[in-house]
Amino acid sequence: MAVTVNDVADRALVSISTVSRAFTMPHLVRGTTRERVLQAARDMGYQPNRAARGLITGKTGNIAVVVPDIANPFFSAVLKGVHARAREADHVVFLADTEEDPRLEEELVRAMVKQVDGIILCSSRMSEEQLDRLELGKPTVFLNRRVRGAPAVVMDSSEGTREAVAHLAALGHRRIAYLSGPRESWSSRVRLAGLRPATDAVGLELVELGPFLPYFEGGLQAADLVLASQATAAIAFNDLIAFGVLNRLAVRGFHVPADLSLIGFDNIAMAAMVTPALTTVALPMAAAGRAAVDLLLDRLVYPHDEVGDRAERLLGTHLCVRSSTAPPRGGTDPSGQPSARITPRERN
Amino acid sequence: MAVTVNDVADRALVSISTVSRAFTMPHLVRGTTRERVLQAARDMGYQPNRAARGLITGKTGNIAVVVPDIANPFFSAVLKGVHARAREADHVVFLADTEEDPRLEEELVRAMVKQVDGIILCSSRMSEEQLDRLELGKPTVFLNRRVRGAPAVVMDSSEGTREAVAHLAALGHRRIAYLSGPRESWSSRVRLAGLRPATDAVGLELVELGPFLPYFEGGLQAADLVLASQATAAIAFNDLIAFGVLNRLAVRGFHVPADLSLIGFDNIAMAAMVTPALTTVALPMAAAGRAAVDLLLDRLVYPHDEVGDRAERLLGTHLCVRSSTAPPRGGTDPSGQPSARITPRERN
DNA sequence: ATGAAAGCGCTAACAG
DNA sequence: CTGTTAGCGCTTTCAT
Repeated sequence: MAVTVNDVADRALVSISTVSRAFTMPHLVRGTTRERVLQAARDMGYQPNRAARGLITGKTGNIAVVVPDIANPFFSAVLKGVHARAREADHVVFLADTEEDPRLEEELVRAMVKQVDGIILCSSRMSEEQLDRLELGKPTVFLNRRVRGAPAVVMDSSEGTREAVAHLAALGHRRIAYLSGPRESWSSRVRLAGLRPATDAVGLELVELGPFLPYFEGGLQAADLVLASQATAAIAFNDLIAFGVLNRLAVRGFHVPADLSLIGFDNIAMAAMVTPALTTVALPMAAAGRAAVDLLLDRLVYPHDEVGDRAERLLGTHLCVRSSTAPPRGGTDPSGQPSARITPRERN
Repeated sequence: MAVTVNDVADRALVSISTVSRAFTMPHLVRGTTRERVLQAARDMGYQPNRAARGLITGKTGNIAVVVPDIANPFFSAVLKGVHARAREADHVVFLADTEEDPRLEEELVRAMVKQVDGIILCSSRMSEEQLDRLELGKPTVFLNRRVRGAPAVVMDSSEGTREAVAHLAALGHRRIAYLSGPRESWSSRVRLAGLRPATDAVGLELVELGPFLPYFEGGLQAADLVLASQATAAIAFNDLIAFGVLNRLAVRGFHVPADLSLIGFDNIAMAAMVTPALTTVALPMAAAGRAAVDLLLDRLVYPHDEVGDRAERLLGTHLCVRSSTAPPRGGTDPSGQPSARITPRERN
């Protein structure tokens, strides 16, 4: 079968512990011996069996990531970050797709937990009771969710939101719409909550429309309401909704940004793939993935709860301006002082 | 630490081998005993350690999937299929993102190979020499690539292509364009190769444009060339290019499908998310993922090469018509007999 | 039907 | 510095 420590030991004419040491504590082995061992290992294509190693050390070098849906670009972007950071730390990753099903999520976690050093739960759909019941006994980091005192990575969209509002205000908009996502959506509520203070601060009028389905179809529906609302700019819950608005507006003969300035939250990281023209608040998905691994690695180094179980990484967001925004019809304000010097003037 | 067979054995007042048997060969254990063991296991939340089990059985219950880029929706769709099928077979999946780098690919495979029963290499970037050198010693399935006699899953776009051509012919088009992808792209060449016979068969004129970058930008570039080519319909290498065409056409004041019928290959599975209106040849990514796992499982059951190392799964494709196609300006043919009864008539 | 013991590949004391 | 030994959690002969 595969080549083991024994094989290498035989070939290098040393004991198996020397082989082991040559790999895990090279400084404890004489240079010439080490070289001989490593050479033998190379010759035979030996790779240590991490599973066996983990059996005794308790560290497997594996971590598990659990997502509700891999096909969702939001999560695959997170995954990308997780994988990249894990690799830097010489860890391999187990992947689980729960298909949005809490029961499946629990089952999959159970199947992996013994083989990993830690677990990253992304947007976990499990109830608190379920989580208690799991009693993982392994370091766990949540992403996009806060659970009691567990370490978590969450995205703070307030900064990006503020920037979006400032941007629209600077362009001279006076009345903007928020196209909200599902009522149950935590992030949609958070975004709206962040929006209010931002608009108040710059004296912008905010109308809330929706809730809409967070998909293309939701945007189709939203488009007509926006037009009727008299808002000259809109911030959509996500970029899918924004795409729908874009599309429906075109069908009705309206143009972005001439008739409406449009901003979306880049939930799915593909705005740039499909049209480089949509202004978005970029969500740091890959960074979040990396941060989650960092948090996990901390727990691995300081096993128990020395780290203080309140660790939380709050990731900022930023506006990424492209050509879907412009001054409203009828008034611009090049000076950046929106409230004062606007001189509405009818076009046509 | 975690609860082991020993713990369960103690609680159930049996030996550890009985506990083991109760799980792996239940029929060899008396009903009452088995019940007692399983109950104890449940009470203590015992889950067998698959790594330890694998150490002795040689079967880990894990499989590895290697992709060039998780963030690419094509691969995340494949992954979805792989994961789903693996789960049905009670296997867990290791994920590796090679970032399109053959050296990293090799390194990652090396890190995982000892912990898995088999490996699925998606669009592997490794050279044949590299693959030889690896000498995995574990069942390996290729996806989207043919390597010597190794089992592989490949997508056959010819059927979808033929359907696309037939569709356009039925609408009355006489001259269509193929917007090709990168010259090195195997799939672009294959698609073109499939296109020729299809157009010849129905007497359609085919102009090849490109190569274009397989992204939105490529489509921007392609759009103007299509218009100049006098083609009334275009088939794009992928949907990203199609999006670019769509966009550029709109900017220039042309409309789809009035001025140009457009079909893309659904490489990235998100056409429907962004605009339900793009007609595509749907690629069966999830099905390919499942098929790859099937192939792998075959090798696991019939360990050596009993299966005959020529196993290959060819997955068909189909046209998925939406509203981006229509008869060309100047002539329609409602009867579906394209060649004969077209009566060109100028519009305006 | 069940238990005792060996051993999978590896590392971690403990000697030398 | 290096070898010997024990044992991680589990399955699997081989007894009983």
